This record gives sequence, structure tokens and C-alpha cells, in this order.
Amino acid sequence: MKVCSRDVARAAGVSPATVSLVMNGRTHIALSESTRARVRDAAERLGYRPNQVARNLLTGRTRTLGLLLPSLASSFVARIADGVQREAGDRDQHVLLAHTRRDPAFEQRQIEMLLQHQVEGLVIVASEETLPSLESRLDVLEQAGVPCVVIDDHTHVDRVDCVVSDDRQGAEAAVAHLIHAGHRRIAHWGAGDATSSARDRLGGYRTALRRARIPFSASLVLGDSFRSAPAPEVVRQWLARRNPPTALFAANDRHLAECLPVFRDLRIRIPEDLALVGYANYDFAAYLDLTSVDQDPTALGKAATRRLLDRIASPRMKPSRMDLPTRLVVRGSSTVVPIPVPAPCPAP
Amino acid sequence: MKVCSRDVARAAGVSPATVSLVMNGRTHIALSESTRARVRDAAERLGYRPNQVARNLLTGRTRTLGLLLPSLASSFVARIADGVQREAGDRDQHVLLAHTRRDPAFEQRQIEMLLQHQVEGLVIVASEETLPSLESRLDVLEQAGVPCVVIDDHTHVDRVDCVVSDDRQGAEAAVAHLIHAGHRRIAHWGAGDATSSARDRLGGYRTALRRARIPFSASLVLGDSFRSAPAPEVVRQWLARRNPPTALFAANDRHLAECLPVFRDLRIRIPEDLALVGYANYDFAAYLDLTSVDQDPTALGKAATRRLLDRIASPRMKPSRMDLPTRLVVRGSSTVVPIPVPAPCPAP
DNA sequence: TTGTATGCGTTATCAT
DNA sequence: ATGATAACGCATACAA
Repeated sequence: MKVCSRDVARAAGVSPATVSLVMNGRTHIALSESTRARVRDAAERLGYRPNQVARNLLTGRTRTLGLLLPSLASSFVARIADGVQREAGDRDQHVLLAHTRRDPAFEQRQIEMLLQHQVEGLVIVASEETLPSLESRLDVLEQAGVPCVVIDDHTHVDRVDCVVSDDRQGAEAAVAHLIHAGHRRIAHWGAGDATSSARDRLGGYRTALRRARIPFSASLVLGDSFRSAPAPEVVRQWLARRNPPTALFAANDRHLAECLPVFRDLRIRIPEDLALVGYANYDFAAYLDLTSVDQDPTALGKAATRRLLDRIASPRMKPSRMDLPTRLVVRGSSTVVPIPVPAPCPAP
Repeated sequence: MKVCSRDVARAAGVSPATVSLVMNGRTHIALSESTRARVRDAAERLGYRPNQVARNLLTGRTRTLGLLLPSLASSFVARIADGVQREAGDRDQHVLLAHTRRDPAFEQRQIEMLLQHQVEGLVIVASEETLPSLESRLDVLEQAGVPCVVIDDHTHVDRVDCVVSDDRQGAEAAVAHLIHAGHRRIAHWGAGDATSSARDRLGGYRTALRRARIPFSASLVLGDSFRSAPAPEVVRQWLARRNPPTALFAANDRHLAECLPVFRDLRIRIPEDLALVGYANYDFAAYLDLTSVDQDPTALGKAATRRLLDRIASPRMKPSRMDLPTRLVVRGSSTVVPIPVPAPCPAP
């Protein structure tokens, strides 16, 4: 059934070694054009396909990268994965997929699996749930001599390459934009302090305030996680305070999207009563006319993959952190000036 | 550097064969508890990790499935991929990722790559761009003896397993819903006839009309592709006709989302002047309060993977088509009855 | 210019 | 209960 190089060799009247030479296009070895043609012909005729598994075993190289992510159900993660795959494809690498299910125990087994498959490097997309155990995962990888790059968190830059969005800059631009529009009481719905993104977005928020000489007030900061928005009841109570904010900078578009109905219920007009700026620029942000900080997840994936391949090539480099620029996309939720043309919609 | 079974064997004072027996937990072979412990100990101490590549070569099995998709940038595709990965993980299979970039030539190379890696089956997520060449891809796979399952198109059910959403039923439910709300002039923005989904959605539309004894009018049907919405100008002209539709059933939520600004410009009120129903139930559909037909892409991925593994287990089964049920999610874009509670937002 | 021999790390078969 | 050996399919060094 399965045809191997020996079969081709027999059919072409040559030895398996010759078949190998022909198939791998080793040009610096002289081969008569006639043999070459005979071999190619036989291979074609028999439908010969070199067995990568055998090749990998022999050469000790797999040209395969592991991609470990929390879940492809998140479109942000999926777009990172798209970037990884594009770059890997361009550099002639293969991608073995693994997910953590946001469960540290499952993650550990998946890493084990990837290592057994002899991946030559690992792209890890960080998540809130598995961040606490990341350090011990790095131990395992270091032990195994398999380099890796972490996307979307730089907590461990001291020992591993990190590729992140420049969240301080992004958050600062967002809040500066609100300040520029005249706001002084600006709230922040953050995501706690477990992830560097959450910390950096809070940091950028504070920097922007400081630059404008607006005092920071802890009572204007809310939120513990990227994955759960404030409950409607909390929002209600929070906005019913004596001195409510006139603007809101959220660490995630989704938080805003989920709260829009609550705002409507409360007769809070956007942006007149409350200006909104979100983060990530999900495609629904355009549809909802939400101002947002765009992150380019595809670029994150590509950059991380490039970095990983560079490190595989030269393992001794010092771990570095790469901050990809963000871009504030101003829409109707933060400015009363009408947008002349409907925002262009990203390709699906 | 890399520790192999021979190293463990030496350290434990046994032979490599014994190490293999211990590591694979072959219980039906008697092994003294003391050797077992010695081996486990040595393996632990040395950080031994069995080499899957070698194992695969020897056993001729890889327990690896190829996942071929157009691009992870589409959240629909990504959620299918999530389902594939979940099911594969549950059934102890690995996933090698490949994308077509919506380019038939690139797709061909990727399939070649997957076959060389000895994947035992292939999950193919169909796309408009690569559908024309699918048939010849199936030839290659059949030749290679590698089974596959196609998700999201059933054009080739006669020779390959297909897993799709029940689009006729979904479309029919959507249009019946509009008819039930009193509409008689219902337009359809479709996606041409290249894909079975587009044809089926049109079919369901026609069925619902027929059931209600509403004559079909070709002038109410527009659209050629899932990936490009009607341009704003086209929408304008189309709605400026003498006898405009009072309701619109679109084959894709995105088409609706992109046209909402146009409707607003034209002072067309939703749903009073024009009721809208979309398809796919993207997360933005909830935020935009769009009625939509939910497809559960994760279930598509899971079902396809199950089917593929079944076929690998028993290759002689007749190819089958599996239609997963859809579910109409009624929201404010198609009914004037206010929704009492804000639509729950899907987890990100 | 081409063929032969060897080994990659593992497991299955047989022998002890 | 454990060890020796062969084989999986291929690429490389070296011989011819």
C-alpha cells in the first residue's frame, strides 16, 4: 500500500540512496539527468511521498513549532494563532497545536506531549488562568532545551522572550484622548493585577492622568479580570454615586459592549453623558461605534514566531521583550463630532 | 544532552526493552515491582521523555490529525477549530495545523505536507475559494488512503463525509419567523450558489415562502459571496425601489452589521421599516440586537472529528452527511416586542 | 556517477 | 521476569 523510497528505487532501477538524492534536490552532488528523470518519473508514477517521520528521526530535526494557547474560541487568541501560522508557513515550519483549556494540569500534559513530539520551539499564548504556573513550565522547557516565546504577558521577561502590545502607550493614548476632549473624571474598568497587560493599562491610565495633573482616585478603578465584565447591578450602583465619572476607559471592549444595554436603561447617553473608550478593537467595536485601542494580534503572532526562530538559530541571546505599537481608533463613543463616513469593516 | 531509553536502561541496570515495557505500562506483561520502580526512578531522575517520532516510525501510527482551514482570522473557522481540538484532545489525538490562505495552490502544498507527516485523517474546513479544487484534493487523499471529513459544505457527499449546519432548516425558521410577524415582502441577501450553505439558505428561504403561499421573486434576492457585503451604494439603490421589502433575511450577520449605518442614513427604522434576520449568530449580533440563526461551530468541529475517527476505525462505511441543528435567536431587529432582559453575552 | 552500509530511538518478537 | 535482536524509512559517509 504505502510506497517507500525502496519501491521507487526498484522501479527506477537505482538504489534508495539515489532516490534520496534526487528527491532532496541535492544539486551540489552530480547526478546524470537521465537517472534524475527516471527517478522522478517512477516517484510520480507510484505516488511516492517521502516519510517525514523517518526523515525527522534520522536528521534529529522536525521543523515543527508547538503552539500552546488557552482556547481558539477567543477571537483575539485565534488571530494571534493566525499570525503564528502565517509566519511559520513563510519560514517553512510546521505547527503542532495544543490548548490548555485554561487548566494548568491539562496544560502540563500538553507541554509534555509537545516535547515528546520533538518540537523545536514553543509559542505560548498567555492566559490569566495559567499564568501562575508559567514559571514552572519554563523550568521544564529550559531543562528540555526547547526555547519558547510568550505572547501577551511579559511578567517573566527576565528568563523568556516576550512579545506584547505596548499597553502603557495604548492606554495612555486612550486616556489622553479623553482628557483632550475635556474630561477630568475618568474611570477605569481594569482587569486586576495578575497579568502584565492589566497592570500596564492601569499604568498608562495613571500616567495620562499625572501628565494632565489630574489626581488619581482608587474609587474610579474597578474590575478584576479580562474575562468577566462588571455585573449590571454593579454598574448601576457604581454610576449612581454622588459624583459619577464622565468618561470610562475599559481594559476590554467586551466589558463596554455588555454594559451598553445597562447604560441605555439608565438613560445615560453615549458619549454626551459618558464617553467610552475600549481596548482590543474587536470587530464589534466598529459596528457599535466604540472608540478602541487596536492591537494587531496577527502581528503579535508573527513577531513571536520570528523571534522564536531567531532564538532557535542562536540560543545564547539574552531574553528580550518586544512591545508592538498600538493605535487609537477614534469612533463615536468618545466624541460628539460625527464621523463622516461609516467606519470600514475589517474583513471577516 | 537528549536522554534516550538506552540512557535510562543503563542507569537502571536493565535493557532498553524493559524501559519500554515500564514506560508504556504494559500490565499484561509481568514485571517485578522492584525493576519497575528502578526504571521509573531513573527516568524521572534523568528527565527521560519517550521520543514520539521514533515511536511513530516504528509503529506506523501517529495518532495525529491534520486540520486544514482557510484562515484562523475568521472567528467562525476558529470556533470550528476549537471544537476539533477539544474532541481530538478528548480522544487522545494530536492536531497538525495547516491553512490554505484561501489559495488553491498553497492548499495543495499544505495537503502534501500533512500527508508526508503521516496524519491519519484530515479535517477540512471548506471555503468559497478552495471549493472548486476540492474534488481533485479528494482524489489525492483517496489515493493516499487517508480519510477526511469536510466541514461546512456538502457538495461532495457522494464521496466524502460532510458535517454541516442544517441550513435549510435554519433559513426556513428565520423566514417563517418573519412571515409570522406579518411580513410578505421579504428580501434575501444570499451568497451566490458556489457553496452548499448559500444554496441551502436560499432553499430554506424559498420553502418558507412556498409554505406561506408567497410567490418567489428573483428581484428580491441579491448577493454573491459570504465574504463581501453589498456595497452601501447598492443597498441605497436597492431600497429606493418602488416596492421595497419590509424584511430582510441575510445569509450572514456581517452583511447586516455593515449595512446598519446605511439604514441609519436612509432613516430606515429597524425593525419598524425593515425587519432584519442574520445568520451565524456572531457575538456582535447579540450586541447589535440582531436576530440570527445560531450555528454552534464548536459542535461542527467536534462532530466532524468524531466522524473522522470513526471512519479511521472502519474505513468501509458509506460517506454520510450530518446536519447539525440550528437555532433561531430572536432579538430586537425582527420584532417590536421589547426584549425584557438584555441578551446574555456569550463568553469571549 | 551510483551503490552499500550504518544508525536515528523505539517497540515487538523471540529467547533465555 | 528480563534481555538480545530486528525492523520502521530515510539520509549520509564512504566505497566503488
